[in-house]
Amino acid sequence: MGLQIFNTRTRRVEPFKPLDPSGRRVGMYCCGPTVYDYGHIGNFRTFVFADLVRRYLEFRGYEVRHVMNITDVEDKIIRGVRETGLSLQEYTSRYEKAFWEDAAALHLLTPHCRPRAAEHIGEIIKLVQRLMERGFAYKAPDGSVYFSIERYCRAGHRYGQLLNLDLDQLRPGARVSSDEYAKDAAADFALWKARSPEDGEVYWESPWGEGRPGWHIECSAMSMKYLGPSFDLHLGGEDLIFPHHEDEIAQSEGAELQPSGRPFVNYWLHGAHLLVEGRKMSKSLGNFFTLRDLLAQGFAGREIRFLLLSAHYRDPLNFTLQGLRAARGALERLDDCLQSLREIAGDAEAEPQPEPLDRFTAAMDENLNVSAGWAAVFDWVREQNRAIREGRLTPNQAAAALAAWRRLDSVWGLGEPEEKVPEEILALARERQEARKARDFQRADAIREELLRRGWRVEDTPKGPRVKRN
RNA sequence: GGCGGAGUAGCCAAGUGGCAAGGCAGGGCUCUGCAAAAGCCCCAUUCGUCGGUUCGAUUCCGACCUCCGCCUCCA
Repeated sequence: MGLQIFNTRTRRVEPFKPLDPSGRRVGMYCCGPTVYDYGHIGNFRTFVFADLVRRYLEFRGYEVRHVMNITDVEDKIIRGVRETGLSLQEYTSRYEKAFWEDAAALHLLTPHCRPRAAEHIGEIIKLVQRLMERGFAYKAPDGSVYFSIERYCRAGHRYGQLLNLDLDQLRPGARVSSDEYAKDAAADFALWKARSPEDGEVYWESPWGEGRPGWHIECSAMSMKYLGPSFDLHLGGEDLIFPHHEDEIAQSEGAELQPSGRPFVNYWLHGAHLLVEGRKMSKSLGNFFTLRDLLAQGFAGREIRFLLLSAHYRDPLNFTLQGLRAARGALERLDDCLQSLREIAGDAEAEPQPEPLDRFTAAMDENLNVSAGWAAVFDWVREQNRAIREGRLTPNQAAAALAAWRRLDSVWGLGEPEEKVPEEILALARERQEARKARDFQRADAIREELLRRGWRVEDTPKGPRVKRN
């Protein structure tokens, strides 16, 4: 039994099978950030989810090619450019850099390919041209190019693959900009937007005049460029199902580059949103957290990652600071166990224990059931602790346990605690240990108090004292 | 209004037609110079509410309540 995964396209949990005839290589595209601001914790839930998918596929022996786009042309970006007076590149590179810093703090594996929309205008124009040739796109009086859903459907394509759609029911949005009136039908969407005065210097030449790409087209152009016209996995937040991903399918399948019978994307995976303190995260409610806010409050990236991996990806996750503190506690338990195992194992090397891996794999194969996966981990931790306490763990056994953990952590991506203990703290700890040996407990306790004042806690173990951040 | 997701202990969160995993927090004990950590034990007669099907439902069906998402550029 291999990995089973929920596919939004079929609305079912189904076995994962790569398109690659050898069954090894997997193409995976994840909608990346729009770089107009610092990423918030909700954004990162989705990226941690995508990272988990990639890591688990690799754990399962697949060779994954992971592509994540950077959206660096878009309404909010253009507004930012206008307001700051920076160039497009200056403006977006600042936030893109911040994004990759945040991604590293959360231990996200770097995608193999990170294309920027603004650097793929040529590919985008070519794709729009092809859609024009196929008769699925039209130039409107305002100079923009739109995708005609009606013509696409008349040609035998299906619009509405990811959700039940009643196009007549589509309620017009509150904002109706002038170009909306230029479309043939309300549901048609822009492939190319004619340059407007607000765009300032953000525009490119095209066969239809100056302008910029529509929102969805970059993902079609770049995913097909780097993964081919038909690939395995496409992921994103659930809010992207419509219209973004639906339109992406229309553009990509409208280009008709896929081998016959093959869809643009085989498996669509969508992550549920995050709630904060039980409510939708919003700036006006004051429950809006960027990742940087949390790091600045002293939470470690791995603690945040742990919390984001504590709920199933298709369920809403309620993010709270209390939850983050609970994550810290759970991680500490795990870290302590691993530290003890390391002390016992010494230099010993061994093959991984099979047991925790089997249980973990069985859990994760079932649509990435992380909760059952964690249960496997913590039951295993209890077993190891018991063996350690009873002194019945040989260095080889400890090494085998650690090897198993390394396999598990190739998926969890927690790594080791990042904090280095400063030399003066270690010196105090040594001093206290000397006092203890001399049975000068008053002095030992005084030093412990001093360490606590400095924010460090000391624990005496059979292998000597351990110092931990309080 | 349409479509979709969710409601399980103080908090987070699995799961199953037959008497409810795991984590955090809390309580007791053991160990420890004292602590901490760890170990052992305890901590939901109950799974949003009300009906129905069934020998038996948290799990299936129906209604209702609440929350969340999408319905044109929000992960």
